Order: sequence, then structure tokens, then C-alpha cells
Amino acid sequence: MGCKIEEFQQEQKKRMRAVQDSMDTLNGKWKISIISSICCYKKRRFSDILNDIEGISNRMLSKELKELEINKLVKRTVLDTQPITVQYELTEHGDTLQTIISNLTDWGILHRNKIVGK
Amino acid sequence: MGCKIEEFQQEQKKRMRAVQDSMDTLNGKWKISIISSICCYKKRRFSDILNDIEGISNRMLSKELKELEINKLVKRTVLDTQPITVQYELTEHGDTLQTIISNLTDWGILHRNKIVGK
DNA sequence: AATAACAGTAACATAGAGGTAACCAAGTAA
DNA sequence: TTACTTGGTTACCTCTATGTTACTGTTATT
Repeated sequence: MGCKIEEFQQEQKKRMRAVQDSMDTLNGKWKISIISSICCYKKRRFSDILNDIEGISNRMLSKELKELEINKLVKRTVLDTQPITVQYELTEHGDTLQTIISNLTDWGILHRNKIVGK
Repeated sequence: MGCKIEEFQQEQKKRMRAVQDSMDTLNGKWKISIISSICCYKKRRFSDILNDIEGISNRMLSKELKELEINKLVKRTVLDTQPITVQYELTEHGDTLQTIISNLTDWGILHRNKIVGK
């Protein structure tokens, strides 16, 4: 039968795994920029995002978008236009990231002040 | 003179940089585990952390601790014992991470349920 | 005299993240 | 006819993060 300490350690392991899950989904040099770009305009085409984010290549954008789609954060829609355009938008689940991103923003500012020394 | 759109874009860039600052300080395969270990016991020695985290090597622990120290999240104290022991604890600044880690935990659980499908 | 604990460091190896450049197919404007 | 736009894919290369193993110096224990 599990004693209190074992239970606590199990809980702790679960929490660690959860944090790592979050970090993994947000990781990749461009993910947060991409999410922000889409979020900012609600709906955004591939080439628009490519222009929004300076420095990103089409290869990386394609790759990161795929991962975001797999993680159900972003929805991809092919529009029947000429030439074909593809629209990306956040899913409901993607929207739930906003609190986290907002917290990361706040802490990042705090941290920079602390390190650089205002 | 900057128009509204330019100002907005500048703000957006700052926010992006802030998020990346946060992600960068938390990145590294073991950082969050290390922070959690120290946080859990308030004060923790090198070899204790090494035992707390399964899979980490002394090389990586040393390296990650250094980065955490540079980022003023962790304080290192050499104790005058035999043999010498080194104590690590969170700084006040390190403590401010708790909200973020807690948010990342919550979202990670939510996300896993969404992806695995409960 | 040999071994172990402590807190690391040094040397080397490898997988994977990310960068660069070229290419594809379909349609369209010059 | 040529070149451009759109949304990618493919091949190749490099660099960094991490892993593995062995080693350091000091003191205490056996």
C-alpha cells in the first residue's frame, strides 16, 4: 500500500511531466512567434506569417505549423482560390495558451530588468 | 513620428522578446526538474539533487546549475564541512517562477487530456 | 594502504535542431 | 513565352545540446 511519501512523489512526477509537456509543445525556435502572428489577425495565410516573422524560412514555418496542427493548437484550411491559399487559425484549445503566453511575457520583462539591471 | 501601427509592432516585438527570454531561461532538459527539487526542500546539496532527478549526470547538473546561477534564480553556498558540501537554494527572483511553473503544470495536464483524449 | 564521498571538470561522441538552396505543380499576369 | 505567386518538399550541411566515460583533489573511513 502506498504511504504518504510515495504518493507525494508520484504526484510530483506527474507535475514534472505536465510541465515538460507544456514546454515541449511551445518549443521550437518559432512556435510562439507563429502563434502570436495567427492570434493577432485571427486568420492568417502561410505567406503572410512568413512575412510577419523576420528570419523564418518556409521550410521551418511548414515544419512548425505541422507540429502545432498535430498538437491541435492550430487549424489548417485550404481555400478554393486561385492560386490556392491556405488559412491558419487557432483552435479553441490553442486559445487556452493565452494565459501562459501572457504570464511568460510578464515574467520575461521582470527577468530582463533583474538581469540587465534596469 | 511613429504612427499607431508602428508603435503596436514595436510593442509586439518587445512582448515576443520577453516570451523568448522566459523560454530561454527555463530551457535545458533538466532546469525545471532542478528548480522543483531545490524548491521542494528549500535547501539542497549537489549530490541530493543528483539523486532526486533520475537520469541526470553530474556534468549536466553542474552545467544547468551554473546557468541558473547566472540567471540569478539559484544561490550557491559552499559550506565549511568535511568533505565540503555545496548548498543550493532559490533566490527571491527564483521564487517568482512559481506562478509560471504552476500555470505550465495546469496547461500541460489540460493538453495531455486533449491530445491523448482522456 | 586502499577505498569511498563530495563537488565537480575534461575529452570525446552523437543525435537532432535549425539553416540554405534548389525544386515542384498549378494557374496567371506580362 | 517567360516569369511570378502560392504553399510547400527535398537534399544537404552545420552547430549545439546532451550523453558517456574517465579524471581531479581533499578528507574520512576501513
